[in-house]
Order: sequence, then structure tokens, then C-alpha cells
Amino acid sequence: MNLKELSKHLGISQTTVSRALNGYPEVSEATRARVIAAANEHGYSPNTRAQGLATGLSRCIGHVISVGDSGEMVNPIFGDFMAGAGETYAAHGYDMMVTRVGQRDEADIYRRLKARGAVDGLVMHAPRFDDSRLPVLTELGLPFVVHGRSSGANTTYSYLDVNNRSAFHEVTQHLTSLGHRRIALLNGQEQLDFAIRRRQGYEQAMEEAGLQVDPTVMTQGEMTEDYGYQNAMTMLDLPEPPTAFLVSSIICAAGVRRALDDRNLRPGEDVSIATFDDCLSYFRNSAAQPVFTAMQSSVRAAGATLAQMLIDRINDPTAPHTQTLWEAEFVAGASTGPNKD
Amino acid sequence: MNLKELSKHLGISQTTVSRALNGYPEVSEATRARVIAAANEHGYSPNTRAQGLATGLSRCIGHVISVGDSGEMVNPIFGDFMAGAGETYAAHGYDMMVTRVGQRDEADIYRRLKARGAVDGLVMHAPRFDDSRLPVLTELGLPFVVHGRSSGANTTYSYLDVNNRSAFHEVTQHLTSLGHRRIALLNGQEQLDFAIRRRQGYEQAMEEAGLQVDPTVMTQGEMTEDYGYQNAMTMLDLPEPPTAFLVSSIICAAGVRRALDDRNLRPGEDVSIATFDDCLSYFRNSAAQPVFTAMQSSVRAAGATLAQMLIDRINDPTAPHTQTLWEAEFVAGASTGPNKD
DNA sequence: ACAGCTTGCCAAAGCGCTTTGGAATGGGCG
DNA sequence: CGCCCATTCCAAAGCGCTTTGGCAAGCTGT
Repeated sequence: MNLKELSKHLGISQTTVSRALNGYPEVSEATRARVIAAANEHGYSPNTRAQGLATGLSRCIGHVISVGDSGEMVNPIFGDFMAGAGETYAAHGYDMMVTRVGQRDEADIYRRLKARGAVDGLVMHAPRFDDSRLPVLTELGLPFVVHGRSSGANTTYSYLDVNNRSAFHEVTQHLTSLGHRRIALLNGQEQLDFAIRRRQGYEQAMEEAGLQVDPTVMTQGEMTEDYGYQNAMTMLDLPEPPTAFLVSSIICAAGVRRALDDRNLRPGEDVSIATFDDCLSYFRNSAAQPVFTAMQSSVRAAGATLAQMLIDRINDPTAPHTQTLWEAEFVAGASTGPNKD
Repeated sequence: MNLKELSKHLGISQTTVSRALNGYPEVSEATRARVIAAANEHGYSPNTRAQGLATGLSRCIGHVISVGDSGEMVNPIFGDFMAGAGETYAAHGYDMMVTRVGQRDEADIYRRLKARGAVDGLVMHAPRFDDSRLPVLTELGLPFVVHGRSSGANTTYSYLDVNNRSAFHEVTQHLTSLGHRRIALLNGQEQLDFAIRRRQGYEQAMEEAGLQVDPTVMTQGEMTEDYGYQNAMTMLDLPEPPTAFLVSSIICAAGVRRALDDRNLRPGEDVSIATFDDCLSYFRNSAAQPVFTAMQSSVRAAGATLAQMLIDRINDPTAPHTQTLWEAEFVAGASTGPNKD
């Protein structure tokens, strides 16, 4: 059933049917009611592509996720982020398009999405230091928002980020205040902006506590469970093993926990673990008694908020940029305790 | 830059430019080369919506994920599945559209996607027992493939499923052969088809070993880490605690492991854990020495294969249905050992 | 030299919608 | 009664592409 058929069926012009459905005032309420009833009855929904062609809008938002062709990690926060964003999109009648891309040609994908008119705007994920995608996007003139920030970029843009620096500063302080002096940092890949800031927060708090940072207990990498395990195992074998681990992801923290178990060390007693926690729905840490001491910030909420920011931006592309910084929330869990060395 | 402008720029008709770019033979190779060069130079990509309108195809695949509006779980396999599917789509020039929906109106979303002409086909996730979406989709006439199966459905359809029954049968046998007689089953939600089949495999193997299944050590629910932990803790407190746990997801198995640690029980020594493993990229279990004894099947590979199946189906909707069953692979890990009771 | 191909190109229609620029109807008012 | 303004509707253009049906030029073979 298309517009023509529906209008013929109703004995009304296509114009009027279109207007009735789109809420234009030039249609009497009686006619509108008739039209809407008929549309429902026949299950009519305007053809997306035709509508898009006519309006020049796609009512679709792009998300570009970069995953290597080989076995590289898919960011575990992806699902929860999408769930949050999808909620907002659905409420505003937007569709969500996901494009997978191997690192290299990400800017090119943006260009093509724009040229094809496939999306009205897009969300940029996982910004790196001085990210080259930023100037590309700005120049393209396609509305976009960033999940995170890019240090060193000299363009302004809209973003929502967690204050990673203060989060890691705060949680490091918590560890030092418990008497820990040798604190390992298992960080994400440090070409990613969030990891850089987390490291800075950690380093600053260490310095403030009069402690030296030691590269031998600092690593970066893809935050898998195994990454946490392997690095923790290695560090526990050091002549001077860390008494506390600060970890960038709860998945990774689970790996560290496993390493402690293997060594018969009790988390929170013999060795402490603190972590960043994205509040993943399948790995909750917020029960009555949190497992991990953590800095928490819901990635699902971030998705929902960023989606709204983007829609606002699409509706008014000339509005000043929105730059939001969320403070992560400290929760004390069972995984940290006083240093006993 | 659009077709009209590009053709004007080249001094060639739109027809010829279009044909040159789409690989039709009615164009001399010299002209084609010129056209392609110019298109690249000007960054021309045909407008998706116009192209779709003209061809009647959207070159877009729909994925509908159901997540409750409240805090319900996002399936942790989602990201890896998408990564696999996205790879295939990208290779065939398809876009991927994701729609979030609260359980209720999922069939309605399908109808609307079809009416709007938004997608050329779709992937159905998480089939339930006698799933009501199946007849809806079949009646709609929109090509689709199913990730999993639906017992009790009397329509035929294309699917790719893991042989969950045999997988759980095999792994249960492994546990009984190690002397375990009291084996807990931490299953997924049993309105989901895969969970039903897993249970059947478990029950059959138990029976074959001459063992009674005991509902007090069998649970179902959303497979979060905490679900694994809580249920394991409860069961370990039973007068007759299980000596082995069979778990439906590796995330969940991590929770069980944590429970053992809390009770000072060593996995694989005091209590065994076996699990299903979707080979999630951020939770690998396939290092030199697997942590968990598991039945493995890559969900990423499933995504890639299902995407290909769907594309084939779109290209030839009258072809007979493809029904593929993958056998999960048994891997012996450190988490199982002989029963010592 | 001419019919009959093939080759390489084009003009125009059409996909299903929105939107512009009227046109018809009817009611209020001088 | 006639004029004007709302109200309510419509015909047709246009969005950017693909595709149908055709035309002109260059071959081939007799």
C-alpha cells in the first residue's frame, strides 16, 4: 500500500493524505481522523526512501565501529551504548545505521556516508589523541557528536565524556590513602584519549602522594579478561609485586581477580583491585555489596544522552556546541583494603 | 555532487554515467574509466535513497534487538555478532540497520520495516519456543534468517543454530565421566529456545548416566555475572551442594568462579565448572591453556555466516531454505576435574 | 554497395513521497 | 447582495537515481 493507492481508496488527493499524516494544519480534523484510520487499517507507512528523497533527510543516525578484520576485540560496551542510544532514536523516529570498518579507512567511510546521504548525523566512537577524524567530520559539515574527547584537537565539537582524569585521580587517592605505594595500572590502549587521561589522573595522584610511578607495573592494551589475567600474573611474579591494581575495565578486573585466585591471594585482603565500571548490564557491580571498588559511569546513559545531543544538533546545526563532562561515581567495594606490607 | 552535475561536468548523459558506474556492458571501457576517475575525483557516491527508490531495494539489512526499557540485560554477544555480520555486509555493499525495541511490539516493528521499505531483509535474534514472530515474518514476505531455531514452530525458515542439545549432552557426559553425580545447571531464560535445548541435552545425559535431575540445582535467568555468582552461592549452601556447575555463558561462569573463590574452593579441584563459550573477543578462553572447560562456538562466525545466508536469500528468495547446524567444539580447560566426594 | 549487426550513447519515464502555488468552497460582514 | 478571507483541498513539480526504448555510427559479409 502506497500513498497513491491510499489516497485513491479514500477519494482524496495525495497531498491531503500526506498532510493529514504529517500533522499539517491545512487539513480538517475530520479528514485527518479518516486518513489516520485508513492508514492504520491498511498498515500504511510512508516509504522511507521516497520520503527521504523528497525531504532531503534520511532520519537515520550513523555509528561507525572499527573492528579489525582479524580477531581484534569488539568493544564490550558497544551493546549497552546502543541500547541507550536506540531508546532515544526510537522516541524521535530515527533509525540507527551501524557500519563496521577496519581502522584504516574510517574517515573515508564518513565521507561516503555523507555523499550517499545515508545519514543525517553520526556518533564518533573511541576518539584517539589528536584524532584525525575530527577535522574531516567538521569539514564535511555532517552533524556529529563524540563519545569521549580528543586531546590536542584544535577544532570545537560536541561531546559527552566522563572525567577520566578526575576519576582515576580519585580512585588512586583512595588506594594511596589505604597505604598502597606500589599500585599497578592496567590501562586501555594509550592511543585512545580516555586512556591517556586516566593515566594522567593516576600519575598525578601518585605524585601528590609522593610516590614514583614505575613503568614495570604499568601496561596498556586491549581490555580483555585475559589481558588482565596475564599482566597481573606477570606483575605478581616481580621481585616487588604491586599491592594494588588499578584497572580500566571491569572485564579486565575480572581477569586480575582470577590471577589473584590462582596465586591464592584474596582480593581486598592480600591485594587490592580498583576498576573503572561502565555499568554493563551483564556485568553488574552495584548489588547491595559491590564486588569491585570502582569509579562508575553508565555507558547506557551516555548513549541515550549523546543520541539526544545529536538530534538537537541536527535540528539546529548552528547552535553552540554542547560539551558535557560527567563525573564518575566512587563506590567502595570488597576488592580494596589497607596495605598490609 | 550528484549524477546530474557529474554528467554535465563530463559532457555525457546521466544514463551513461550511471551505467558506467554500475558496471553495465553498454559502455566503452574508455568512457567507463573516465567516469570512474571523475567520480573518485569529486567524491561522488550515488544517493542511497534515490538509488533505492529507483531500484526498489534498500541494500540494507535490519537487526531488531529487544531490550527492556528498564535495566534489562543487553545480550553480551551482540557486539561480536554484529562485527561478524558487518564484515559480510560491507563486502557486499549492504548497510546494517539496528532497531531497538521493548519485547512487546517486535512483530509490529517487522511490519513497519517492511511497509516503509526500510530493509531488504532481516535477522531475527533470540528465538523463543514456538515463536510468534516466525509466522508474522513468513507472511510478510520479507526475506529473513534466524540466529537459532524455534521448537514447535511449524513454518520452515532459514536458520543457523548451534547444536545446543548435543553440546550440553557432550559436556554433561564429560562431567559424569569424571564422577560427578550432582551437577548444577545454570541455564539461560527457558522461554528462549536455545536454553530449552541445552536443558534437554543435560537431562538426557544425566538420565543416561543413571542420575536424577534435581530442580533445586537448576535455575534459569538472564545470564549476568551476578546471576552466576548468586546462584552458585545459594547452591553451595545446600545440604548437598553440587560438585559441578554447568553454565550457559562464560560471563556467568565467571560469576560461578567468583563464588567458588569466596568459598575457598578451587575450580577444577574442589568443584568443577563447565560452560558454553561464544568465543567473545573480550573474554577469550582459548589461550594455550583454556580457563574453562567449554563447548565453543564463535558467535562472530555465526554473524558472518548468517549475513551471507540472508544475502543469498535476498538474491534468490525462492531458493529452498538453508538450515545449518553447527556442532560446538569441546575444549578441556582447567576448570574441571574428577569428583572427589 | 547495402542489409543487418553490434557498439556506444541518449532522452525521458518512473520510483513514492513532499511541497509549492493555486483553486474552490463557504461564512462573515459592510 | 457582493466582496474578502479562511478553510480545505488539489495538480503538478521535483528530489536523484535506474532503466526502457531508441537512435546513430561503425562493422561485417555478400
